[in-house]
Amino acid sequence: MAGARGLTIGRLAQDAGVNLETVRYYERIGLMPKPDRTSGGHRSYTAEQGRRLAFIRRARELGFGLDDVRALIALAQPGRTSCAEVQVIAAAHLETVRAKIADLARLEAALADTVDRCRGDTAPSCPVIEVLCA
Amino acid sequence: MAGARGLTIGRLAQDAGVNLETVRYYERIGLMPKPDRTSGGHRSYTAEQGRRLAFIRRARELGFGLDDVRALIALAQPGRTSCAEVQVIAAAHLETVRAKIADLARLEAALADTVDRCRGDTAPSCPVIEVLCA
DNA sequence: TCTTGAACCCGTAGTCCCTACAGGTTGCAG
DNA sequence: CTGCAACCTGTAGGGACTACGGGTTCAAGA
Repeated sequence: MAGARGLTIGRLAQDAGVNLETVRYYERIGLMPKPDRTSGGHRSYTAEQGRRLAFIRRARELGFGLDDVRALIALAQPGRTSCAEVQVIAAAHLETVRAKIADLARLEAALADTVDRCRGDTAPSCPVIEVLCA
Repeated sequence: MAGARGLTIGRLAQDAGVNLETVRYYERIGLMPKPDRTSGGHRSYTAEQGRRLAFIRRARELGFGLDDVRALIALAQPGRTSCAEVQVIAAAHLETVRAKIADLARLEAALADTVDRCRGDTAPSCPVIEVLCA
């Protein structure tokens, strides 16, 4: 039992659905811990470290920035979780997402409106260009 | 009449609502032409160049990438405008914007759902963390 | 005419989050 | 023991700026 060899970086990355180079990047910036090494210098990960990478990936999928992820990891430590603190981060992020959606929706409306007026022919005048020159 | 002095970079930037350093950046990457210089080396712009910067800024506001902007500028030259070619660029961009909105909307739903379940108190368990650990 | 100080100059580095190389070494199956 | 996939390190690139530092020029007021 004691000799259970760890996971390779490739395995870890694949399991979490993360690019292998990204894992090394996370290590460089201190988001992932420095793993043990084999005698030859290859990284060897524990299952716990695999869960951490998966956590990061899910947080990234929800659009959290790496600084937020760092904070969330700290708050996810057993015994340290405070729903109130987590909520502050998540709610702020939600606001950011909503603001982005609103921005893009305005953009979409303006663009769609202009493109609709395009006849799409070889005419030398074009509503899109006119909007830009206005 | 002949001596009408040009616009300073600061004036140009302010008129277009663009950061001054951004104008120099646009020059470096060839999006803005190299302007005349005063005897002391300061940039001196024409009104035409001011219109170009404003064009760029409006295109950026509509979310076009710099490569798209470059293409649109080429198509905006008098006599070269082809509504069909412009439409290809604008329609592709519109698709990108719509895809981003759809992505963010999914995100927003997932986040809002989770945050709603937060009691926001000092409880040691938190729905957000649980989702991330799942 | 001189002096101030705002505006300009240039080049480089930092932001965010990876991704992709290049050129070498290790691990393991056959 | 050979071959080759997987790993190693370090560095550069991407998009679109933004910010800095240390120097120079311009224009207006005294």
